[in-house]
Amino acid sequence: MGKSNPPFMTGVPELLVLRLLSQREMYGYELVKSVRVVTSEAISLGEGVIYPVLHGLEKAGALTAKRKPVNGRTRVYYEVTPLGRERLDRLNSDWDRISAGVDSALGEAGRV
Amino acid sequence: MGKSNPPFMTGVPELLVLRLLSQREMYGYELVKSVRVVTSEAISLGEGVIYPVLHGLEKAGALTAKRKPVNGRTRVYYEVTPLGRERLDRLNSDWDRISAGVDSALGEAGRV
DNA sequence: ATACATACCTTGAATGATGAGGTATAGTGA
DNA sequence: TCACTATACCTCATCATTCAAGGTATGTAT
Repeated sequence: MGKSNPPFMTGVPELLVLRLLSQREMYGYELVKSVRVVTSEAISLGEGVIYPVLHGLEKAGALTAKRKPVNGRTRVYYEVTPLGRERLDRLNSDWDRISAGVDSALGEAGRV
Repeated sequence: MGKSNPPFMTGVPELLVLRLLSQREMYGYELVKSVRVVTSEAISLGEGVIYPVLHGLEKAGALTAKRKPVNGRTRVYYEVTPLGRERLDRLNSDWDRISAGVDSALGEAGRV
């Protein structure tokens, strides 16, 4: 029941969601699967993470939602707004800064 | 006052502290400065972050404290225990997994 | 009928980084 | 003497965030 903030995950769901949606519009359930794929199974986000992030970003004006009926079921597709792109840019440089800093501290040399 | 967990920082203080102390024993105030140096100014941790982390790790048995008087002032030096090394190993692989996952998702190619 | 995948959702709990504040001593310069 | 800075320790409240677990409902396949 209710875990806590696991190491290194803060901000990651938001970054991944914005990144994926910046490439093409997707719906929540699709994002859950996609995250696993694009991270090579390294990161797995449950629906309890994805949906709140989606709603938060929509409320913040970073995403717009569009309901589409597909095969009798309803899907909610999300699209990134210009404001969302700015947010993604900011998160991207945050990530670059932090991960470079940590890697530097860990003394890691080159990567492929 | 009192912000929240900024993006990508969760777990980072603990990782950096354990990493630095695994190389040589240090005291809190020294760690504050060192973190800035080893991360190339990319990451800066205040005393309000460092000291609680130190106390938490000591309570968890990952560190041992040793008071040393230096020039009339008292310094508290911390040393990593075997349990602390295990913890560092775990954090290290967590970091590797997450950062590899994110970088993979961001489609980043090679780094120097 | 039964089971599974799809697809949406909310909730409680626990955590942990942060800035601001507090104490005290040593050294520096005017 | 006075003021200021650096050293060195510490605590506290805030607040956003991740997560597991639960819930609803439809489509598809066996």
